[in-house]
Amino acid sequence: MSEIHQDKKELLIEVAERLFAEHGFEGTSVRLLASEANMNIAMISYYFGSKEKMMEAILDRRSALNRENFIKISEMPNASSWQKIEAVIDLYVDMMSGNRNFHKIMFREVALSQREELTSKIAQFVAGNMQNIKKVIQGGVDNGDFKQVDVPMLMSTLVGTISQTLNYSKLSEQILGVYENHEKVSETEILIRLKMHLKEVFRFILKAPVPTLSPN
Amino acid sequence: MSEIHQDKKELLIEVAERLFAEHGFEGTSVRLLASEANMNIAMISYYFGSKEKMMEAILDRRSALNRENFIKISEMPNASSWQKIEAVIDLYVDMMSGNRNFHKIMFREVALSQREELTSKIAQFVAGNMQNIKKVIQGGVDNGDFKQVDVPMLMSTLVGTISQTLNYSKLSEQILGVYENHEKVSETEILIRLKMHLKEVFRFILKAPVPTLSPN
DNA sequence: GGAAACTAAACAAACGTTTAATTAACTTTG
DNA sequence: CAAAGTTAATTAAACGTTTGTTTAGTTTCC
Repeated sequence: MSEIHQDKKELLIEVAERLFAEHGFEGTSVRLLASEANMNIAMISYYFGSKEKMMEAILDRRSALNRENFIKISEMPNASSWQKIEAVIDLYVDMMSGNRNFHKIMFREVALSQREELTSKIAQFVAGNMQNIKKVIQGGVDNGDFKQVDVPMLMSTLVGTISQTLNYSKLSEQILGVYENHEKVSETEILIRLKMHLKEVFRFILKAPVPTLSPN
Repeated sequence: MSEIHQDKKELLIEVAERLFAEHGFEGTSVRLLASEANMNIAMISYYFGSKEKMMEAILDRRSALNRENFIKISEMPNASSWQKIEAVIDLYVDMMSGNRNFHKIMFREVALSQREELTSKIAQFVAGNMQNIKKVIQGGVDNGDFKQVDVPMLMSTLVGTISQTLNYSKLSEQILGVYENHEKVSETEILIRLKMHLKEVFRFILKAPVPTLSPN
């Protein structure tokens, strides 16, 4: 494969990621895709074999990038358990908001679970990330910094809260507008609030003593 | 409109809700839809005008049912603030797991934001629910039971955690299997853990004092 | 007998993929 | 070192399906 080949293939993947996120997999025609990338429709089959194989290429690309990011955190030997958790939260928020298109696609793909090959790849991807986060939490539990917790549920809260906030950010002006008496809420402000909120949740769950429940 | 008319219309909506959740809006053809409901394809246009208007009918139906459920909670005058919060958490988990198909559809529709009419309706729906929950939380804040909190973020955690848990439940055997050393985790057990986890998060956020952060 | 419910068939448009032909790029050879 | 040969890249056009919707007609019901 030549350089040009790789460049065009890469361009197709990038355009496809954007379009699949915007219109969904079934909602994106190969004709629109090719036209947005200034290419012939036949190139998609030529490079990837099919539209579906192309989707898998998108996932493979992001999985590789994701792996690199996690290695950085695992290489923080001098950081405290809590500092690592904060790094994980920041990383997740930044990754999911930075690659919003990809995460939109992935979430929809999981919810559909139609394309077997793809769903299985995503499951592996998610499981890998959970293992990485578990290591960080378990490290804190082992040296007594953290309480014993339901890690998968905490993971759901991490990913779910971010994904919810991002996916509803387009509606947020409408929703938060109605909700918070029409204050305008900027994108960056939302991300800051999101990180603060998540760190608070994690701090309570991992470190705080159980609050007493007076009957009020 | 006769009784029969209503029955068939209702049946179409039910079948559509299932199929749209399984295969997505674009992924569900009117032919499959009609065949699953044992009807002629023309009936969809006849009853609803178009495939898209049919989607709106699904939302309208669920919105009405949802409203009824919330009224029940607002009619708990003798319950404490915390009991109301627990009722809200139980209601949300039960509603979203019970009407999983509908919530799948809604989530995907928001993420796409393609069909203007529909997206706007969903925004109103979500904003309405947020207002209801805010009332419950605000009530607790006003009488000193709860701390002042970032309600929209807490909402994101509530809905996001549930949605994440439910959407990944199909993958959960694979993911949790890898994760928790191949223990089998049943659906009902997951829902119980989910409710417990959410109540813990809410209890900490709404009631607990801020934990001190020793540098470990 | 007139209105509503329902049907089979046809509609044009759009879909993903393949084909067969052409252009570009690189290798081998005289 | 250029010409011939070979492979890869790219194209326009056509492939057969499938799509959502409409039409024009038939059945059912009051």
